[in-house]
Amino acid sequence: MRWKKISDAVVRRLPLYLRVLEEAYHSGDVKLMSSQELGERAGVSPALVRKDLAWFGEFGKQGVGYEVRYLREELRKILNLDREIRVAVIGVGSLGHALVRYNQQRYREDQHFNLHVVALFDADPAKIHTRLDGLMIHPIDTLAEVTRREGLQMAIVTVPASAAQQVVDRCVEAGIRAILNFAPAKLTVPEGVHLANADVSLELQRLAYYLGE
Amino acid sequence: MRWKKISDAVVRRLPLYLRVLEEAYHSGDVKLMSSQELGERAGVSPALVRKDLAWFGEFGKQGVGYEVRYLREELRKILNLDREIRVAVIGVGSLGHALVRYNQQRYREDQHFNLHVVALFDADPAKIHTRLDGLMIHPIDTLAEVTRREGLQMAIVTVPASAAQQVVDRCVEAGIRAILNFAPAKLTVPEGVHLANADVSLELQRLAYYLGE
DNA sequence: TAGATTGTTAATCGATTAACAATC
DNA sequence: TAGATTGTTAATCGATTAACAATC
Repeated sequence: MRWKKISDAVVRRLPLYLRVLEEAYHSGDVKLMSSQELGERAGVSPALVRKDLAWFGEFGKQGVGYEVRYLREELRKILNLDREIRVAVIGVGSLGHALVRYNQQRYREDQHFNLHVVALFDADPAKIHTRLDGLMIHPIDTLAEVTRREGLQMAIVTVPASAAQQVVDRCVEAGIRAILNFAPAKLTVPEGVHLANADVSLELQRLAYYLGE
Repeated sequence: MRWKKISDAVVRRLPLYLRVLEEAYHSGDVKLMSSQELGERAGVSPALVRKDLAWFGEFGKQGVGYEVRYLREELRKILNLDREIRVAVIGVGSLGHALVRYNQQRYREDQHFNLHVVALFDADPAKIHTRLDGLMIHPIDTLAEVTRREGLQMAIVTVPASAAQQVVDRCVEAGIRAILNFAPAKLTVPEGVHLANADVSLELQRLAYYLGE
């Protein structure tokens, strides 16, 4: 690993900064950006922007700010987004399908967007070996093999909650070390594997709290 | 408001506790649960479980633990989930559609699940006034009217990033005070309106960081 | 040079954990 | 009663903010 023990709170903000920089870079008319400006656009205080970036190096110039093009490039390297990352979607119900379509559109339209869904998996025999949006749907027990063949590094899990832990275990076994889980279930992964949860029900229930205010 | 200044970190854990309690309640064979047990199942330390709950009252008995049925009921009240909450989905592309279907299934199968998508909106003239999964798709400029008529309290926004701020402004205008945004954009809402972001790209980019370890 | 802004250290704030008296 | 576990206070930990010397 390149830098030691960067806290999750810091890593979580890096994509926010990158988004602001991508926007400025592609608009073309902003060459330099201060931590003030970057923070404002990302919703983070300027001091925190500087502190976050300082974990990874010295990217700015005193009295000047950060060069948009350079900092964007560096952030892309830090986030491993400077090369294609091949992603599997496991469970192609309506949510899985929607995520595939979203990703394909994004990947097609933005040549710098390097997260690419290239393999689908499902347990339903009726779906297996058919194509969806141009991608073959594989049976889940070929996960390890397809992971190797296709160079998969990430998985998006959109299977029912009851199957989620089992699917995640298979991912881990296959060597996948970053998983985005949409199933409403508390899953466990071994040390070294990273799991993010995108549980829509949980978010809605949380929001419901504020209706009582 | 019922309790003052509960931190977001606390509110975020309440649905986790509720999920554990719902599970225990419906399984039927666990009547009591200690903070130890509840914490284990929710992925939270026992001390924090007790501290979180203590913000809202005294729900346990020393030496005994928490009565599952009672604490579940109280948490449902705290989260306003003891009555139906009527939700709009704005933007019925494939992601919006998937979320509607997911919600309808969940609402149908679990009689205690009270978040209910009851109205759809879209900007596409070809979709407006057609039905999707039994729900009429309304034009977005009828949002205020339909909100009143249908008693909408929450919105799920799945429109393109370029339209998201405008849509959110309309929601606020219509009196909706809790919004779950899926668009990859930084949105702003006035004081008193609660916005949660469910930005899939951001999560994937964040996970990509760990591929470098 | 004078003004601006970084990188970094010290101060503050808030959240989590540890500990324990109260009590079931 | 004896054992267990809560509710709560004090201690710790970590993250954010404030401040400023370095320097472009």
